[in-house]
Amino acid sequence: MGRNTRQRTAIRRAFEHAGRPLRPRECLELARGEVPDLGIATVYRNVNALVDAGWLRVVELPGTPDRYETAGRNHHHHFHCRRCDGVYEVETCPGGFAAMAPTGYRVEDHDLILYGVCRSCVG
Amino acid sequence: MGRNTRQRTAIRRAFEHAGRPLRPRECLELARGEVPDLGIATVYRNVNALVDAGWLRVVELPGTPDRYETAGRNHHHHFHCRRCDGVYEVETCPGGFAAMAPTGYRVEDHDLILYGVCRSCVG
DNA sequence: CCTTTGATGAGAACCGATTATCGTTAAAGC
DNA sequence: GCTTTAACGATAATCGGTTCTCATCAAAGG
Repeated sequence: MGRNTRQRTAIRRAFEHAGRPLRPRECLELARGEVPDLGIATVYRNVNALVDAGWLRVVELPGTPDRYETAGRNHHHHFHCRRCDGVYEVETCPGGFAAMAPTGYRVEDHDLILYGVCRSCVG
Repeated sequence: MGRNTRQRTAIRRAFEHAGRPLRPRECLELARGEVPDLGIATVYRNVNALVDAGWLRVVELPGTPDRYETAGRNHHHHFHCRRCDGVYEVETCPGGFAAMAPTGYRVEDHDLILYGVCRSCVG
């Protein structure tokens, strides 16, 4: 998928190092540690390219713009911190949601989001 | 909360009759059955007023603009149809989500969204 | 029925997020 | 190194959703 620029490397590293879903703006700030004059347009361009390439996955949460996380991991959910607005991975999933829908509905998938205060904000 | 206009009545009836969360545009189309030249600005004005008055509740779902549903009902979740984009209420909730978060995280609330095909789309 | 004034409708303005433009920069192959 | 051209950075443009503006309309009380 094209050239290996310093920028793309820094963007990839930002996601790998963060270990949680990032918004383009968050990714920009993290990646600027490596490439100080990185532009937001480049982040959008690369994030889209990395999604197309299957390296990133879109994380949609209620009431906020899209976040992105590295792809290829197991089924999981997310915790959304009300204090810092950060999103973290939650590895467990109770499952068994298909039975919840009214009869006649075909359940194909589900999303589960926990809200509260993350460890660093609880302090 | 102000005057009882034909418009506000039609908007309220749209939510009551629909029995599911509506987007402003959906509400507009339904309420136009009663007030044909209803304007979208009036829908937004009244929806906001009804939310402030506690008569409507905001329903935020991933990847789509806000929907609204009549307030004061029990804890429940939603089913999002991939075919018609409609959202329906799901009355059951397994509960016990607080234990899912990593240690140190304080869970205060949760959202659960089922995705698939609704009864009318399954046909 | 008349008056007052809050509500409405149409469309302009706004908003934050994302995408497109375009001159410049720097990977990558020779 | 030199050349080619994909990628970059800055910023303008766009986008869908929502709010604002203002002249007009119609609730509600007298």
